[in-house]
Amino acid sequence: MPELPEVETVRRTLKELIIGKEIKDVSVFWPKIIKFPEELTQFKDALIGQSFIDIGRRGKFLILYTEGLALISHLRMEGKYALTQSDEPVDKHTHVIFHFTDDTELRYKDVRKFGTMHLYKKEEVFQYLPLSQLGPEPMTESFTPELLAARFAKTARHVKTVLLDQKTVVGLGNIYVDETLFRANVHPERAANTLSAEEIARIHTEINRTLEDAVEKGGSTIRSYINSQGQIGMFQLDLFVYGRKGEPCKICGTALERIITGGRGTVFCPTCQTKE
DNA sequence: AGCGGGTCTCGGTCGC
DNA sequence: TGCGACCGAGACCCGC
Repeated sequence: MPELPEVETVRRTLKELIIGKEIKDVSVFWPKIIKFPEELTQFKDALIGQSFIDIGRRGKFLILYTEGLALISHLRMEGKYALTQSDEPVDKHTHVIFHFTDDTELRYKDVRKFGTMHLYKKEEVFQYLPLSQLGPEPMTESFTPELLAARFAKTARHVKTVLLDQKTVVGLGNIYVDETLFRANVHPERAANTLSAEEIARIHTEINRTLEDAVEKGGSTIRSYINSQGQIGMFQLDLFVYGRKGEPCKICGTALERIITGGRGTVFCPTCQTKE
């Protein structure tokens, strides 16, 4: 389940593999993955002859740049990229292939078929969905405690739900939001507009720290995540709560509890994260 | 055999 | 009553 740390790791590992490669042809076996342009031939024709020159990231979105174009790719839960020789057999979960002129190819695999791609002109990439409505990027100066406080003040929704909303801050998914709230000692079902300035400051700090730690460890491999060079992440070993229902809290020993918050499975420590 | 995962779309509701 | 803002539910998939 790639969240910011996993996507950042894919960005770094994929960049090593494809920068400078020229696209000879594009195959699409599951057209629904391509959300824009609507015509598949436009998607292919625009890319053929282009070379990848850089890979960026905005929240959980990868942005593969050519000279004039920006290909936005969201991996959702199971999306993966791999560079292979063109004569290797194609498995049934490969849905898009970028064929390069050197007889290698970039394959997009996705068991769930949930991933998405949008192709825009480079200068327009942030003007349209899915990148136009996103909140600040964590671990940068644009993400301040004041911004977080202003967002929290406007709603009584559960703090976990607000943090999962990519308009609040980008990059958190179900794993890192639970980890952040545990580290900040805040119960996931606290109403956002009841949080103290101190609690908000802790949440702000722990969002950055948790994501930084996870990027440094190459992300978390929970089910199937691997980076673009086939390596697993290591941060799953450092998780405090995610996937640990019933196990003892690493801080106080209390059995961790699992609840459903905003329709999402949520694990927390009833001792370290009190509701009031 | 029904759940889980992230984001967009849709339609309903709230507040001015 | 009208309108925008907000919010929750549903849709998309398929391996376990």
